[in-house]
Amino acid sequence: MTQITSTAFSIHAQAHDHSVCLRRALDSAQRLCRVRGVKLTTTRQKILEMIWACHQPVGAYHLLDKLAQEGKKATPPTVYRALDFLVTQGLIHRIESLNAYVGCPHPETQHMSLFLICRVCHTVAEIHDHPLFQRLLDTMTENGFAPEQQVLEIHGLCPLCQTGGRDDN
Amino acid sequence: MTQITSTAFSIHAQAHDHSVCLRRALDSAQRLCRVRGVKLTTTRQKILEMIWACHQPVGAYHLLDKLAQEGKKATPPTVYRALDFLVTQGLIHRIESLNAYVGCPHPETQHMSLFLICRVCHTVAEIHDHPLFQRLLDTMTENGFAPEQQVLEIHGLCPLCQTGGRDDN
DNA sequence: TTCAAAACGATATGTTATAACATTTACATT
DNA sequence: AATGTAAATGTTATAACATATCGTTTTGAA
Repeated sequence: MTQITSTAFSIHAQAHDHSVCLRRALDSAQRLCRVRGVKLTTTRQKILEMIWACHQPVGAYHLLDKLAQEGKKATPPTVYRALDFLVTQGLIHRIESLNAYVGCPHPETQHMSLFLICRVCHTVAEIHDHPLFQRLLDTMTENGFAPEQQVLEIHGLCPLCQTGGRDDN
Repeated sequence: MTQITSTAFSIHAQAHDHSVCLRRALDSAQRLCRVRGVKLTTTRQKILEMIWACHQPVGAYHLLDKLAQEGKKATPPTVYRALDFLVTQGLIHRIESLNAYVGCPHPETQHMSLFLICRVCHTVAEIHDHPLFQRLLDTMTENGFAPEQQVLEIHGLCPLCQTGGRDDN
């Protein structure tokens, strides 16, 4: 019923080669942009890479710093424009309650998402629970509300961090 | 099943004397603070009043400006401290996706809330749909996640603004 | 009355985001 | 190759949101 994605806790619990995630995300992005006739420029791809490499929600200014470290000078608008592009194309999600961004593990199709965000290790699980979403939509309909954007973010402790299995960063 | 609060659209649709809401909110706040042994100081009450008077999500700097207009000079920490107090006491809610605050219509008890936020008129409806919330909690349990804070905010069009019954501010 | 905690004030700074406008690039057309 | 033009990027400045720090005042209990 509840479909969780490749960023879900169960996967994180296992050792996994994150470079595989990164490569797959880049491949998807390149393919999708080609198909859609939009350009995955150097800056955009670089920022997408950095977001996937972090494997945690990343803020715009953190990305700016990392670009600077690599000798690529950039200014806030550059980063924000790239982020806007990536969000629009569904390649990343913005976490409103953190002012930060995470990679989307399945950018092929638009979708509603529920994010479970660990306060300790900052892992984000992206959940797709369609019955839950349907119930949400029903509630909105009952209230005559026409939804356009959903912000569904739960902060708490992931399974590992509950058991003391992982320290704060 | 779905309980909506006094800020809900159905109420807004009717003409209603908002000064009544304000007075009731202030009475509640004074009573609750007395009972709890915490102090609703002048600044805190003033800010609570301004939030209720706006009847929309209000940002911290908007409150600062309004204080200045009334000749009451204040600095950001003053406002943020008051906001923290009011949030802690459950007298207001913070809307994460707007960096703004709204009055809570039933501050007596803690509760999970779903906010429906109109893009056009900025009205916020606070929804308490317990079956929906239970479903959410179940989903988190299934994923072994221990929730601590919920951010459930839907942006869209309220009934009035869908029908062209109201212009953008 | 005195003490300690809570609240407040003031300055500075940190953090996130966008406005406004100039320039460059990619690429199709002539 | 020259030109048009739309998309992307660069540049500067600033808006908007939030907190750290530290000193002072208020308040209420011992």
